[in-house]
Amino acid sequence: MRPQLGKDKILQAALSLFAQNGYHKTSMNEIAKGAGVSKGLTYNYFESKQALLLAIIEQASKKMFDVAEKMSTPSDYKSMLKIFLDQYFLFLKNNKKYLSFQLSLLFQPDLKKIVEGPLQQRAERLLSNTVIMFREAGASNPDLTARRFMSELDGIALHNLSVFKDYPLDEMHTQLFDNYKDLK
Amino acid sequence: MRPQLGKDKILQAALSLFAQNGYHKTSMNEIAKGAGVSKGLTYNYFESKQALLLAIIEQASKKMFDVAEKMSTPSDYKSMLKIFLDQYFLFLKNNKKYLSFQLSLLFQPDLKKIVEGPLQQRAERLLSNTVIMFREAGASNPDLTARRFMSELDGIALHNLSVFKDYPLDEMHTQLFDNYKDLK
DNA sequence: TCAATATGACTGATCAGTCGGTCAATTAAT
DNA sequence: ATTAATTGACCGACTGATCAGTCATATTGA
Repeated sequence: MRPQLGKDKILQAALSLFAQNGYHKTSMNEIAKGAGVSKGLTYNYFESKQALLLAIIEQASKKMFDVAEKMSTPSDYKSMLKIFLDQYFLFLKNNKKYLSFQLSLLFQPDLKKIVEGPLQQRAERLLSNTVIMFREAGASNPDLTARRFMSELDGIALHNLSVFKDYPLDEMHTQLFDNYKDLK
Repeated sequence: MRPQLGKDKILQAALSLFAQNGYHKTSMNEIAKGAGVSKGLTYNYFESKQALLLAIIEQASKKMFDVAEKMSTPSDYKSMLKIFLDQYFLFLKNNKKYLSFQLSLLFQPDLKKIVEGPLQQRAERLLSNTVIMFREAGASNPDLTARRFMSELDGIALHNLSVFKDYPLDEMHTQLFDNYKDLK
């Protein structure tokens, strides 16, 4: 059987265009053109535009799970914290467009329905990993500490991605580490 | 001159529909119908759909500035903090749909261009108010403290609005106050 | 009568999704 | 080994629906 050369190209092109111009502003024709294939082929692999979106999210979620696994390599608290923060801020810097796209999905009612399943799963998993980290560090209330930690991280991501100019990302990174390295 | 009964109804209907179904999924026909008015009248008051969106954002920004002013009533730090947090969490509870809508605008490239001006202004203002609060409280680095404080708040808002189920909003509220009432 | 408010049928563009089909490569039958 | 049958990757013109925006016209109040 001939290899499915097109399918992957379509996924890549769609992700790139969705992230750049938004879901609603990207037509299936553009995606096909971007992938160097016909529209028909696109519909041969994906039932609908929404199905294509879901496929993208599931693919990206898998990649992020892999990154999250790196964190859970058992070691002492301070190292885990450092690894986690380094990974998080690195990802933040390298994936601004994709992260914006993902956030846009969560706040558009029609798209939220499609993607909330996989995204929820990913978020809960990340949170529970963080709880474990703080529990091993001997936090008095690891659950709450994890919630606040993740809130602050995601808040930083939000500010960095949205309205604030010249966001001091590196400064926030070092500050966070200093703040959390010795648990109160 | 007859009063512009229609204009306000159009703004209200548009805000409500945008927040409920998203900008792209809301047609000008729906808005007109929702306002009990013809489509032609809508275009009599607003040049385009984008202009209507901008008008909504500017209107809403004014309302939020008023809320922000309440915070800056001069008093002791602990009272200011309490008032600010109470206002913030109250707003969070009462305006979930609108906040989601506003966030969706910031992350859709085509819409971001339209709304980022007013929203940026509002965000910077809120941040600088917070800096003042922490400076008066004698924080060693009020600028950074304010940044982290706002990050955590907006991160909580993000988590509450997006993927997490059964978010413990009230618990976070009291925790934050306890944490910040005596500055480290 | 002048000007503002208001109408809704209409237009042109765009877009998601369809469908009849081509062709190269594999498989099976002779 | 040659050919016939079958598969599925791939194409792009087309359709039906939707939608932003227009305009000729009507209504109403000052």
